Amino acid sequence: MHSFTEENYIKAIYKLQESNGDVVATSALASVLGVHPPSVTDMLKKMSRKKLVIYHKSKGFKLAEKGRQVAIGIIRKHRLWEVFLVDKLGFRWDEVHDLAEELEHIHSELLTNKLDAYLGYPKADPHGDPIPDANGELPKSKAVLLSSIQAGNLGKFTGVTDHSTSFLSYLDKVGISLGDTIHIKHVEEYDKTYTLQLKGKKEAVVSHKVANSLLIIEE
Amino acid sequence: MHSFTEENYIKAIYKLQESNGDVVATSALASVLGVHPPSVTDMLKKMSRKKLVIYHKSKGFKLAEKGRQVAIGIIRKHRLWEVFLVDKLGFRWDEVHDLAEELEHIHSELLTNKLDAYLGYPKADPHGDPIPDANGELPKSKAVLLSSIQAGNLGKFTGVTDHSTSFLSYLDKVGISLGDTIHIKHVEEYDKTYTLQLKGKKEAVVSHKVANSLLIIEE
DNA sequence: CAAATAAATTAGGCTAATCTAATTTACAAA
DNA sequence: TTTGTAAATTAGATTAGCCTAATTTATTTG
Repeated sequence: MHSFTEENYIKAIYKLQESNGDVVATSALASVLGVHPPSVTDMLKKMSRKKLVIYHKSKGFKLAEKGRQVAIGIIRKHRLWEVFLVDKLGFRWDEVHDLAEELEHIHSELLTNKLDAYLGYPKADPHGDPIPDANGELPKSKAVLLSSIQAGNLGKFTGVTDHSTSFLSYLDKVGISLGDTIHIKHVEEYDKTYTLQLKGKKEAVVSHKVANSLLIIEE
Repeated sequence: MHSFTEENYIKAIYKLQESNGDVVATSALASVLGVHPPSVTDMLKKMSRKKLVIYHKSKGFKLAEKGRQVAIGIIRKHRLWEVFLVDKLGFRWDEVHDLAEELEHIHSELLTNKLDAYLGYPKADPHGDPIPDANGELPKSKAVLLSSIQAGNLGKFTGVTDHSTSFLSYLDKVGISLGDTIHIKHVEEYDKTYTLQLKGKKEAVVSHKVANSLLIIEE
């Protein structure tokens, strides 16, 4: 089994590859993990020996297939536990991230699969992120950033790219909820402020920063 | 927060105090933790500095009040997770111990209390062991060992002192389940074999070793 | 293309938790 | 009360994961 620390490295590399391209830099990984670069170099050498990453000295690295599978497994557990915490225990969607970071390291495939079944094989976590199935298949979403859509169009709000408590509770406050149909009434030329019409609800005016963190499936 | 390792030491000391009297020996603790005695001595010095144990060099040790509270908290989490695994996820009572050993180290009082509520504030885990409440109160049971009861008497089977998979699945096989009313029909003089009548069910003949691992509340 | 700068690595050390081997302490028995 | 033995502790080393300071490698720019 992999250590807690190793698993966190794997997950962080996976996420950096997803967002910042295929090859990851030592300093980038050090920064997201909150450690100093020499620690990353040390750890990468060990993980490279275990065939978890492909590492070229001084030239960046990426996950090997084995590492990718571990990453998917951790993400699956993380998101299933988030669903459990919100749907069953009544946590809010902005409270569950740190808890799921602990729970994702519980090592039991049987537990994971029973939890999945108990939750009704959910397809997405409370933030709309897709949950890999037991075979590691991760459904590809057609969602795009709200900031990429023209005024006049509409779509369904299906996910966020910012998972911070502050952002999520801001959305609660202005009344934007997962699943809402959003109609883009106007985009202000000057500062890219979005005026949105929420299906059956009031209007909301949000900044470009916000529009850039909302994922929408166009209708 | 305490480390995983520290928590395991605390829990083990608590259990040894419960079963083997108030003061624990280095070698006894080493043995249950699967480490060598010098490791225990080292760790005890650290835990003593943190006021978790009361330690007298070469003369044994016991939990300090602070350590006792930590132990109760871990036991509470362990037993609540066992209830969750059996009642909600459908695990058998002989499968849950090792998983609960991992889950008991999740550090969140809020999670623990929400889980407790979700499970309906259970008083005992799937093996009949009492669950401390949120204030650390642990209900004192009136259960006694079946082996201490005279032939002719009867009682309700409420717990086990052996939590091994082999023992628990043996009980399943012979059809002895938690909550059963057991009537002691006969105790064989020669080898202390017990002949039991299970309420509404068939008879069972069990060895003294088994009778010594069953907890009963006399009726 | 050489120099300056930024990023990565090496070198050497620290702490937590473990180990083996050697020594000391506690206690029981003669 | 001395002695023998079992238990406990000290001494010294190891591994995982981290650190700072020094050095090397890669990249950008004049």
